[in-house]
Formats: sequence, structure tokens, C-alpha cells
Amino acid sequence: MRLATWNVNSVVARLPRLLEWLDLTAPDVVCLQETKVAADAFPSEGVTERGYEVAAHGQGRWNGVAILSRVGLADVQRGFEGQPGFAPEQTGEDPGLFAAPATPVVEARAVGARCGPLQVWSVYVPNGRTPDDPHYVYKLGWLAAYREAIAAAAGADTPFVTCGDFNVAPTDEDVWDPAAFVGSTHVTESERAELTRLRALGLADVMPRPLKYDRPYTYWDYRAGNFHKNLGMRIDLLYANPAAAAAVTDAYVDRAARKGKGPSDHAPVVVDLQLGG
DNA sequence: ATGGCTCTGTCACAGAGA
Repeated sequence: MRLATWNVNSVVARLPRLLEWLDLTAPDVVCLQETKVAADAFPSEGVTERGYEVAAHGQGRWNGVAILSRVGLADVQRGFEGQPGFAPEQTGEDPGLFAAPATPVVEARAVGARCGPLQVWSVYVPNGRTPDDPHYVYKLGWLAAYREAIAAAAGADTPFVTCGDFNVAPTDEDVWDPAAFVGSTHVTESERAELTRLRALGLADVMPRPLKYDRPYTYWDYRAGNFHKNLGMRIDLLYANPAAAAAVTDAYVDRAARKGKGPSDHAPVVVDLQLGG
């Protein structure tokens, strides 16, 4: 089975690149993030023509995740038990004396499904913006709640994988220059500690081959020619439980998908698994 | 990077991304 995860930065804008990449790569299961489209507006025609079923979870302009599968798609879960929302009052804006309490908005950031023998989650972890921003607290709480939600499935004997854009670089080796990230999100101890707690469920970080250069970065800023200078980060991750990790035969970052006209700022991570049956 | 690009929603910019 070939599994991939890809932050496409708008599935509508990326559709020609996505379809071309599906033909070239022939994945069985694809986890998408930042689809930026409501579920009922997901451009599924070209995808279904290629034999994929679609589980989309979206809200329009921001966020949005999906799973494409051509090996079965069952038990679709949009969001997870206990998923926190971001409350507008967390921005610190004065709501006014007579304003009703703002209700937290639960964003479209996680979708799970059973794809043949594999239990899969596609997640788009909140960015956090800056360490002193309410979004940073939201990010840490979101990761902790997600860990609780997947603990049972991660601990099961059946193959389990959670992949997506975690918006955290697990180590200093996963950014092009740690000095450039002092005071930024994605590299703080607290964020990395949340990833460590996730792995403590028994999940292994499936490390992809980079294909070029020495580090398997998955994201490069659009600006300043960062991709061509390989000024990147590894923030798109694939965490597998023992049953899934033992089945991995290869993993790589498909940097070709970051090249050329109209790419996403993220490259897909492609993983091959030899699952019994 | 003190933000150089790209996306969406909407119609000249604002907001977000990491």
C-alpha cells in the first residue's frame, strides 16, 4: 500500500498539480491538509475518475482536511472527541459590556477513516502564530486533546497512522537554521514536548528520505527563493503504531512536487507499506 | 526576514501562513 500526506495550500488552486501527481505517484491513500474548501464544494470529479473515494472536512476559506482512498473508505470521523475550538475572546479583544459570551469555533483540522487494513488520521495542527499569541495556547491544547482522542486506536494491534501538517519541527535538525527560529513557534520546547507525548503512545516518526540534500524537509517558504536554497523545515509528519511502522518498506519526500509552476509550499511525504493480506 | 510569495474573499486590499 502506498500512503501519502500533503499540505496542498488550497485543493482548488492545486487541482491540476494534484491530479498530475496522483497519476505519477499512484498512491492508495492520500491525506490532504489546507484544502481551503467546504466539504460540499470539494472538487472531487477528477479524483473519483481516478478511482478514489473522498472524505472531506472543510469550512471554506481556512483550514480543511481530506482523505482520498482507493482501497476502501469507512467509519469517517470529521473532527475528534473533545476537539477544542478557538474562542474569539482568546484574542483579547473587548467583546463589549452586553455582548453574549463568544462560543469557541471548532475548526476543520482533523478527519479520520478506515482505509482497508489501515486506520488513518489526516490532521492540520494550528499554526500558533507567535509564542505569546492565544493561538499558541490553542495549538498546545489541541495537540493534547488529539493525543487523548487517538490513544486507544494508536494502542491497538491493527495498523494505525496519523499524518499531516503538525506545524512543529521535532528537532533542531528539522529546520534549516535553528538560529533563525529563536523566539518563533514550531521549535519551542512545549510544542516539541507535545510531539514527544504523542510518540509516547507508541508511535514511531517515519523518517522519509530527502531525495536531494541531507535533510528531508517538507516545507519551504514561497519567498526569497527558499526552496532553491533548500531553506526548509520538516513539519509534515507521519506517526505510525508498531503494526504500521513494522510494515514500512520505504518513505521519501517528493520534492519534485514542490518544483515548477503553481506548487504548494509543502511537498508530499510518500510512504510504502507491506501490509499482510 | 525588519516578511521578498500565494492563497481566499471580495473588488483594492486584509488576513493568514511558519
